[in-house]
Amino acid sequence: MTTLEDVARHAGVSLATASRVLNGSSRQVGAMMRARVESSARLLGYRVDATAQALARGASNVVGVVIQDLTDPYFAAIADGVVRAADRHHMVVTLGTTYRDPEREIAHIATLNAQRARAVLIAGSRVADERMLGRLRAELEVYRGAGGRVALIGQDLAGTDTVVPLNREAARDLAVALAGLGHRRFAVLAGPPRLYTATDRAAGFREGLLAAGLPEPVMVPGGFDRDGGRVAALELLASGPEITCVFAVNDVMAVGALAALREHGLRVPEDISLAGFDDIAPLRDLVPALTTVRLPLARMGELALELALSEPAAPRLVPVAGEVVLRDSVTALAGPVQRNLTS
Amino acid sequence: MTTLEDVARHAGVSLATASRVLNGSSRQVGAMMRARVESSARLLGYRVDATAQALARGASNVVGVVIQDLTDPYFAAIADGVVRAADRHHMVVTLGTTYRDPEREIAHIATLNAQRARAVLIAGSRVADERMLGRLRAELEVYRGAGGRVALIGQDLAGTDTVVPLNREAARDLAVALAGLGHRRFAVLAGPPRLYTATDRAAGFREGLLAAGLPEPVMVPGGFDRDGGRVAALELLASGPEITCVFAVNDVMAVGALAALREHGLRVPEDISLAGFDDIAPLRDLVPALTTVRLPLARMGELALELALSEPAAPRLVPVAGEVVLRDSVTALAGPVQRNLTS
DNA sequence: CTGTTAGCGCTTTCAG
DNA sequence: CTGAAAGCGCTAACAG
Repeated sequence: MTTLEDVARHAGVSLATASRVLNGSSRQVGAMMRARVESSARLLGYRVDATAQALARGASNVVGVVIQDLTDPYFAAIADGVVRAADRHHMVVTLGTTYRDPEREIAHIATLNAQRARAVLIAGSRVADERMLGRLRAELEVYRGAGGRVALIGQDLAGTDTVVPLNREAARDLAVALAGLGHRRFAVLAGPPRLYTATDRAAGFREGLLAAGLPEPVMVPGGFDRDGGRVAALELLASGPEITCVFAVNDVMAVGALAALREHGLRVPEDISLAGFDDIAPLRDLVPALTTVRLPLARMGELALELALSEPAAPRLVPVAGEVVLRDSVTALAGPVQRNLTS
Repeated sequence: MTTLEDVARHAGVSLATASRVLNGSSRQVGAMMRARVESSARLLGYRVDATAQALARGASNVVGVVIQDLTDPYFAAIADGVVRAADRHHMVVTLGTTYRDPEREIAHIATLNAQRARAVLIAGSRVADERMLGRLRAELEVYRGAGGRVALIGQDLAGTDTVVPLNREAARDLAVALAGLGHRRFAVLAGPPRLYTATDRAAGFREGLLAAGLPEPVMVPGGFDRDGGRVAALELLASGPEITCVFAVNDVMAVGALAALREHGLRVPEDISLAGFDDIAPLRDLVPALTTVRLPLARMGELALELALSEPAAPRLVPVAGEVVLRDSVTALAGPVQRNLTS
């Protein structure tokens, strides 16, 4: 391995000069020396040692992102946004995956602290568990004490910069839009009762219905993934209420629900309408195309990095709106309910 | 920031002892001292500095993975496999994304070299461009010279450990299977002519057909993504050959083709059969379910890490078989061709 | 079993 | 504009 010292010696200059020309210092260096150093470096195949640099500078150019699951397109899109933003800032991204285990989340923060990561970005909604939350906060505090910056994507954790998707508001918009199409009896595949993302969406949807003067929807809790959606839909079908439209609190659950409906010989949207949330990209070619709420996932990742990298200030909350996207999986119902039409 | 020295002083022991108890040395330390050090560390909120550790040890616990696109489920699945394997080895993953730009691929390797990454894993098929290949090889050589380990996922690059998906063989199997269902006239949406993954699959498929005694398929080159598949399919439809089955060299292209076929009022599989390659997870709920070739993507990522971390040996090639998965997007054709049935 | 002491490769005052 | 030298936090001989 060629070191800076090798380069300096080869170029006949001091270590300091070599450092100044090779690794972005603001100090000026004479053209001649500069040229000599550069050619020596090239010749010897010199590569900085970022670990030594980090040690000397007391700060790395690493940003850590911790997400729940890389194979979930929702998180992949967020991570992609982070990666793009990090590239622009010439920063290196290290990726941690929790698989929804809070224990692992904490462990990753500790690791990133050890790595002296300049910032850590945490995506994925928190679960209502005070004990874990306390430990998470503590670990974050240690990291902050060491000069680390933190930004969250999802639920607010008090005292932390956060990119907040407006789940509740967007779900309400969706409900109003669906009501406007003439639907009156809804079911909500509501996901886990302690997962904020899920409960916010379900609650917002309910609010929207009530605001439109419609009755309470049938709420079916369940898992937050494809299979959770399928199982919840099967449960719903078994209980047999008269429903014209099903809202699943995320797209992958909606896909599971779609499968369940089909198993029961129901056509979407002819026999029943279906909506999701997130507008996951690989699902855009689903037939029927899924009515959903679009969240600017990649943008949210970028925002989080910008937040973390900007001057520390009073904890900021950056709200991100979702956009209702009506597609073929929902059909308009005839009838006088048209008066509920919004927009 | 609390340092090891702080801990040592607080515990009243030497730096070396503190190091030995806190950071996995094989050396033994007395129970008393150990306890003292541990409690001091906890009390002071000590966190190792991995950058200092890396510098002192001359080796980090970072593994770099460079993929083409995180939002492509193919790469996300591979990266997920790497992450899981890295977790098991207590290694940290840093992720780089090339967006199919060879220039960025090289830059990432340089960065990972600077990071003193213990290993770098590169996924994504190479393009036939000798100039770029030369530069890539050179950068890899510098990295190896510094003690770095490299493993590839995809095309062999000579002299490097590689996990090799058997694209050609699997595509051949697929062709034979489809021939066995009675199809005789095929089109291949072949992807980019210089992308090895694409050409291998197209060539293998053709071989399979010829082996089954069938005529040459219609070959339509194009992009490797969803839209490439759509455009190629439209082209195919415009040229109007009599075809009963279309093979797209990857699943996302198949999805694009499906859209194109539908635009032309063709039903799949009633009017025309369709097959893809990769068995991308988020597409499993497509209707009709896509006939495809399953590749153990996550496993391939794990394998690559194991390869890179194991004792350096003569460059190893680990072949990975693909498995033909017949689903609803392909229908059997009546007729005497049943004699071609394999399996 | 424990402590001393060189570094690891680079940055950064501080002098010149 | 250039150089000398003191660390950054930790590890790993080498002694005891």
